[in-house]
Amino acid sequence: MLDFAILGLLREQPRHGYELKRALGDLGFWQVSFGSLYPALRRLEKQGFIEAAKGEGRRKAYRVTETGRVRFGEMLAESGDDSDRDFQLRLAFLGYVAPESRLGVLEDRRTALQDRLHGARRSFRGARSSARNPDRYRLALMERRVRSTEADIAWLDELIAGERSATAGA
Amino acid sequence: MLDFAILGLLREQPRHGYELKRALGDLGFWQVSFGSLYPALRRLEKQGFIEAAKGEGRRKAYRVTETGRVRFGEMLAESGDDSDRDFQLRLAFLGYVAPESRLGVLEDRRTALQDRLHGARRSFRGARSSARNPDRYRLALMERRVRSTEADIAWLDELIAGERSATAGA
DNA sequence: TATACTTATATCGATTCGATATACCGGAGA
DNA sequence: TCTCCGGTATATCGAATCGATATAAGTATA
Repeated sequence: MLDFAILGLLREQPRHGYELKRALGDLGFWQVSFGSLYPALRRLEKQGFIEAAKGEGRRKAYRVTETGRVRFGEMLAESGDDSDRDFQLRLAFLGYVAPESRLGVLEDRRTALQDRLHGARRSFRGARSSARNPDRYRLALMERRVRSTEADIAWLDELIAGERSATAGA
Repeated sequence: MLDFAILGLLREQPRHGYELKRALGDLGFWQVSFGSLYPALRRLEKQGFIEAAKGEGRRKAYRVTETGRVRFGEMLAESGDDSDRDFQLRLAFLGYVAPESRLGVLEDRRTALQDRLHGARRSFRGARSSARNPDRYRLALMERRVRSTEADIAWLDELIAGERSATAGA
């Protein structure tokens, strides 16, 4: 997934390592470490997906190659992300997905969140009405999970609505 | 942190590996893998913090030793968790923290979230009013971050209020 | 009886993390 | 001017964690 993120960010403009870390961190959901980033850059370079152009001073600016662009497209098309981070990453690059496929990505995510919500509610209700009285802090954690999933679905629904009207308007 | 979680869960009752995975997963914020869990169990056993009692069939039930209990207490007292998972884990075991110290843990978390909120709002406002119009999906991600942080603070405030009244009532 | 799912422990390679090392650069203040 | 400090920048190390896979026993079901 880091490879995917790097390819996506470099697609927009050439960047060096430090800048990539900043750009990825700015997306808000992943503070990647240098211990992940630099090995990933060398990995991608060895595979021929990115190439280093000499930058100013110590900097090594990287850019995507044509095969890298293709690889990014493949990764974008591969579905099946259940983790939150994977979805957010995919969303950050949803602009590169064909417009007619975008709604499907969002709806798949909605289904996954709906499932999560059911599970979270079941746990919460189960714990709340349990014979052995559960720890108040664990109960709070379960409630948080329910609420944040609900909020996430609401947020996603706005995004879906926006997507539909954008598609209709086009 | 996995070590901490294991010690905390085993403190309540002896459990075998598979059961620990389930119990940890049931907390809702960490689906730990066997590739992390089993090495961790052996690590903890080698250090003398847990010991295996023979369970039924293939099962190897583990329980905390006395040194393990002490170790757990130390880890509980060590502060300085910025990651979400670390906080949730600590909260799951807050019942083991001395009542007079609990409020401090919650308030530290509140400060961290408040900082995060300011950062998230700055990014969001900055991107929204930027000259180069930002991708609508990235904007949505930023808005999500603002909202979910706000919701988290609201949830935490309820927990803090509950904590205060509990302390006052005692 | 065959099939398939759940329980249960375990290991492998690859990825990722957190800490640390190194060094250059620019600004603030003595 | 000198010195210290924080930000920039690349890099590496060991340890933790993940995801996939192997194995095998029990249990339900058709």
